[in-house]
Amino acid sequence: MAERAQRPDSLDAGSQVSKAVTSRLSLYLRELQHLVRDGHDTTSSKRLGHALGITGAQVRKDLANFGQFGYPGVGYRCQELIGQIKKILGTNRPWAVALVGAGNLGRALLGYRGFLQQGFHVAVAFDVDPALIGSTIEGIQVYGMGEMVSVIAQHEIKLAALAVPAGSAQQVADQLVEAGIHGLLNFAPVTLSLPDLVHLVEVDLAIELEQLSFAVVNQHQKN
Amino acid sequence: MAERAQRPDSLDAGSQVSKAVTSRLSLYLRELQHLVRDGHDTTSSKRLGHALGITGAQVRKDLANFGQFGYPGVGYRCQELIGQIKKILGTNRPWAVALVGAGNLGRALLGYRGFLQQGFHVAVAFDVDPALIGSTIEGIQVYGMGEMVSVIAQHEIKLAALAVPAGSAQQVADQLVEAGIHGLLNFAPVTLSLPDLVHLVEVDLAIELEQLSFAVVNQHQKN
DNA sequence: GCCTGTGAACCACTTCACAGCT
DNA sequence: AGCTGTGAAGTGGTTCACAGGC
Repeated sequence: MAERAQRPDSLDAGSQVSKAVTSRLSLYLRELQHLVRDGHDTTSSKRLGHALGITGAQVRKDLANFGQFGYPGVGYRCQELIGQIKKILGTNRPWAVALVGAGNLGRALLGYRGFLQQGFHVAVAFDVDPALIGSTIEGIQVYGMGEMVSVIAQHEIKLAALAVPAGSAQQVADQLVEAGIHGLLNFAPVTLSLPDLVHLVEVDLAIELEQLSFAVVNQHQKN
Repeated sequence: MAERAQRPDSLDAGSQVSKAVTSRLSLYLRELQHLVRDGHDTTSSKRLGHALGITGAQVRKDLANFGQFGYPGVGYRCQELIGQIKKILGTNRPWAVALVGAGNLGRALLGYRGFLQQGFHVAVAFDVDPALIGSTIEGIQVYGMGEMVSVIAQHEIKLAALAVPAGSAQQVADQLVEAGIHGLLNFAPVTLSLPDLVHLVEVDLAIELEQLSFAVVNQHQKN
């Protein structure tokens, strides 16, 4: 609120922004939320960048992809910029997420508060285990795989998190595509192949540890 | 075994290799392991790249950073290349990992098989909850935070996974540094500041979902 | 013929530096 | 004076294309 009237509603359409930019956008959002919690009203590109180890110019260039959010001589108003970034990322509205695989990792995701805070909530879960189907975990109903199409349609779910064993990941991913999912967060250590219209983000925890191991073995300086 | 005698032992030292290269190295490793499981003895840069959606030239350039592993006219011997990449990443020897925070996410990591498979195993866990301290979860002993220095020294642990709430992450990270940890895998949604000698990899699950949300809202083509 | 390894060309991202606004 | 927004310059990463080995 209290946005300047002459300020355009931004969002210069999807003029092909790189992945590097959007993941920094998420970092800016996180940092801005911390700043607000610490009582700051405004901040500068330099300050924001410094907290994340990047230059002020980088911050300004990134934001310039989507509009003009700053005030020369002042910086950025934290609350306003938070709102703008959320609008860009699409998290100004809540997202229902389907969790597939209620094993170890799946259950952790069900109970993870970090999602809720950023506008995501797990609405339903799916598993193959008959012992789980029909039960609720952390208040979330667990369905069998066969109910995927109807449940996802009924709840109008667009995003799914895939936490099943590597061996069945591709097959389950295909089912999810069939069920009309638009985006998939894959935790299984396999490279999935999906139709072009379905978006994919991969998280492989073993790979992250390997990156750490490499850095330690090669004693890289952090800068 | 059966490495060619005239082939140098590779590892052109840490001549400043980019992070993009090393994370693809992990992907090559994963794909090669799948190829072996499917009965392949050799593969080509083109095939390997195709499975991951990148060009053959990229694969060859990446590997060229570390030595000459291919055979003109033949390609790469899967088992041999697996061994070389593991040596580069440092996962040819097992790593003991300390888990800090035995909450939801922490417990999932304790039970996650994907780690073991790639040469990592959680050796010990730490938590603040008195109800957990002294117990074992998935066969892993849970210690109190105060025992960190001695336990980590005793087990000669170099890597830690941080799965504590955002509010205490920096403080716990400082303790881990104090305890002599070399690398930290951070799951808490905060940007940690660590001494230059300690390596850091950050995984923020909310951020990954935001990337997905952005892609879906802006209907980006995958290519 | 097939495939690697690699300089050269190309492209993308980051940093610089400054005009212009507050 | 302070800070944004942005063209220009610089840097780094990817792709091309081909010489050389199997």
